[in-house]
Amino acid sequence: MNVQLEVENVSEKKTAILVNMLELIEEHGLLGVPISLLAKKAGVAAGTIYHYFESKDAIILELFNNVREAITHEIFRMKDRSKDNYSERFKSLWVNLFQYFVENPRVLSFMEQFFSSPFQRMIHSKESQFYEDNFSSFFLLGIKEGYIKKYDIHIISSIFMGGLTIAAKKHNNGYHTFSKDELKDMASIVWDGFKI
Amino acid sequence: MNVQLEVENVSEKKTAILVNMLELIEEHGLLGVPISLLAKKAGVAAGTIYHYFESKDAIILELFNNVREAITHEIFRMKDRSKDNYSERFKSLWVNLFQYFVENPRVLSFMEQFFSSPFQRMIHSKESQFYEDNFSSFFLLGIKEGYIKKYDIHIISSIFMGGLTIAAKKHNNGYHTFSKDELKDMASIVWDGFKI
DNA sequence: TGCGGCCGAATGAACGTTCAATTGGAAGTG
DNA sequence: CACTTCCAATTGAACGTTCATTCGGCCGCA
Repeated sequence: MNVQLEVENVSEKKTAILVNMLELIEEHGLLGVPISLLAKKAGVAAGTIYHYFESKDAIILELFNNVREAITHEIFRMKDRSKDNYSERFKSLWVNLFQYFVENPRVLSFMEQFFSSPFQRMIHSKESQFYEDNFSSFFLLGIKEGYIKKYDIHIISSIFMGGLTIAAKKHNNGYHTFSKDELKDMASIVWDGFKI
Repeated sequence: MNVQLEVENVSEKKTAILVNMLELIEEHGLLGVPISLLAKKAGVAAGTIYHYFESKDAIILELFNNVREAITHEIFRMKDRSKDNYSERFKSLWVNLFQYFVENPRVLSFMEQFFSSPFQRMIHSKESQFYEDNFSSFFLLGIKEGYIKKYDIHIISSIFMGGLTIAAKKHNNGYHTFSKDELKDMASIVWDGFKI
């Protein structure tokens, strides 16, 4: 249930700072977490935070990089199930990513806030499109092998991710609980829009 | 190009506060706008802001309500073009709303930040789904008259709005400039996913 | 003269960040 | 092994700044 942010050779305190920052951002907003509160929740002194990070902004930026890697890792894990045909892989990728965001609501909340905030301008445009970087090869394969229509990768990824994130947010906020069947339906709708 | 936030019988100063808040939020983030800066940019004294609003939060909440109404108004305007058939109306609704967000980037930025932030919890769930409130009757009509498949309104609106907002954000941030043809393509993809 | 709109200096709390002091363990020395 | 040296890790009080909010008073119109 918890996001795996730990990296080898990284101190426990640093990890605690990042993990608790992720939690507090969901509760207080990306720009609404005081260092004093983070220090208390992470069980460290304020000074310790500045031993590991240059500034508050640096915490958020590093958190972004870690979360991005965690999602990348998750997606690679999913891709292993390559026995199915393309259509099934497309749809199960959609459903699995939805479920990942439901199991890790703080990750979704953080990413959504990050990409809507001024921080979004602080990363290279290539990095900011990490969603695509991880999916593009899969979509490009689908185009090359004639399974999906030939659209710009931005078009495909926008539609793929858009419905996914909005639905997952609704689910996490309790506005609508999506059933397994509804998820399959949504994945099929997206698929039907692209398939040849 | 500017959002129409003005309401009858509302003082010019109050309008100036709201309009400049909208601009500053795009630049500094939803929680990153100091009252002192807002006062300077709006050309009023800090005390004046507290003459019109109970607190900083109240400004953001009222801004949300105003922007919501502005979008509602815009959508009603679009709906007038009811001479076309359902398929064309569906697609032009999508394209027009995209263009509205491109012409009013601050509105999109504000709404995205608002719905990702803790403020989202401060409004009734019914209100927070204002997107649907405005679209639902159109989608329900499509279902009733047999143009689109019978899905829950949350499913339809998530997919409809999701690709729209992500693409518009990319467009506004300069990551990808969507051409008129590409917009038509995207609207068709969404339509193809729903049509019977 | 009264009053609502408006001002901006004042207030005190909260903030991000710094730093001198302390700890504890690893490495070096005999 | 005992003892010393050293330095990274850690602390939390202190600092200067910035923040949201208040309030006493001024202005212009009725």
